[in-house]
Amino acid sequence: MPVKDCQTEKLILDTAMRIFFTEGRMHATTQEIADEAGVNRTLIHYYFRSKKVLLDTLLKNARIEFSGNSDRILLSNLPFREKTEKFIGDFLNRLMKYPYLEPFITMNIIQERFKNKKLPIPAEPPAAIKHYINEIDTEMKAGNIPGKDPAQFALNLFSLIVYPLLTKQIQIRLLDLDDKAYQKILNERKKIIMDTLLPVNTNK
Amino acid sequence: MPVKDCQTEKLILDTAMRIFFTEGRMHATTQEIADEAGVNRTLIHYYFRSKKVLLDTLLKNARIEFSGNSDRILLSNLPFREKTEKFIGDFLNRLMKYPYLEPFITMNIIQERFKNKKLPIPAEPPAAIKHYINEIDTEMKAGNIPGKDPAQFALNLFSLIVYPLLTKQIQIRLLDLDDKAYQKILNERKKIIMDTLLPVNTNK
DNA sequence: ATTTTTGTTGACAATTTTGTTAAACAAATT
DNA sequence: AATTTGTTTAACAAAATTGTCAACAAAAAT
Repeated sequence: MPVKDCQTEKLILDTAMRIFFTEGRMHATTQEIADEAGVNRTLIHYYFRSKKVLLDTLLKNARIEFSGNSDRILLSNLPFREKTEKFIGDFLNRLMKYPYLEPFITMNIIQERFKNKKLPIPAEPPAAIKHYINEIDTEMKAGNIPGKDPAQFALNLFSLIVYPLLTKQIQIRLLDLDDKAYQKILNERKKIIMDTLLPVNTNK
Repeated sequence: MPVKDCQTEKLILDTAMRIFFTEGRMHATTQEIADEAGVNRTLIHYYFRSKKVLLDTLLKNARIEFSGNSDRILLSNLPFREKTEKFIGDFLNRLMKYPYLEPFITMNIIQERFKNKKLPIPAEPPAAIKHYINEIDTEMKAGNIPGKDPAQFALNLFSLIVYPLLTKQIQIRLLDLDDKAYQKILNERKKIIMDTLLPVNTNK
């Protein structure tokens, strides 16, 4: 008999994370999760009461694992440029592992809203982001960054980081690349993003 | 015979488009589609044989409706800057209507690949994109655009256009905005994107 | 060693979603 | 009016997915 390791719960969680966040299989069933975790499907109900609870747990875990590091970076004392560069790198790393986390969150919000006719998010205000946006504002007013709306800068930043990983399937076809070539492009993203949003002095 | 009505068929299609591409309800059932179209669910099977056929039809329609206009823009003789600006505007317009088209496509590819273990895309090579990328290359070599890899520029462009619409739900919470404020931001995107990717001469 | 607790399993029930059939219906042609 | 053709509907069947239960095994506690 397989030695019971108390690892089962974690095994299920990890497998589900991989399926939903890494592979993006939104429609995966509990059976698929159980099979790929190598456990009986009933165990999913034993450890989590229902599929919904499992998904909620996934989300909670992901948020913690996610925001931990980047929050620390955003709240640090680094100068703006270095901070941004670190943030990009950290974000990209996470995205390499969980490219479909954000679509999953979006889907969930949409679905809950449709069923319950109410917002599912207690909407904890993300302090780290707020702090970083204030810094953007300062930089803008100091003339170090072009533009006037910090939110637009943040949107630009998120867009440039996330989108290429999110739409890998489409881009490979659109840009006529193969897997390897696309990976190479992704590896160059950090530099590209920095050059695009925070170019080194053009007005020498 | 009564002239083939097309009304019901189109009604179903339009409703499904709205549900999947506009509202992003990936898990919508045929019952939901039928209800919101105000028709009997059986009619979905009458006009389309199965749910899968319906979804395939949706995709085909969307691709035609989508690529038609933007292809014309990308293949036109406009100078690069104007062409890009038009493309952004056109793209943004479509996205306002169908923000979740691309995630839907991605989902489909992922799902098909998982089930069939083979690529579902015949992969028509998108000539218009290829043409535009050549132009980017020319501009880069002429020194009109910074950077060396046209694919990266294209990725930047797509990212800045699509992402903010794709993740509206998340951004509203992240940037601490309401629906109206976010709409305002979206309306300013075209100018922001142009300023970011093709800034007017800073070195006057 | 026996009881208790915890984890695991298979069989089954309930629910949800999709697909099918036959019959009813409407409009236009015969 | 009757026939044909295309459309619509309700009732039903099938499949897929989720959830429950009782029995059983392993580990821990007594």
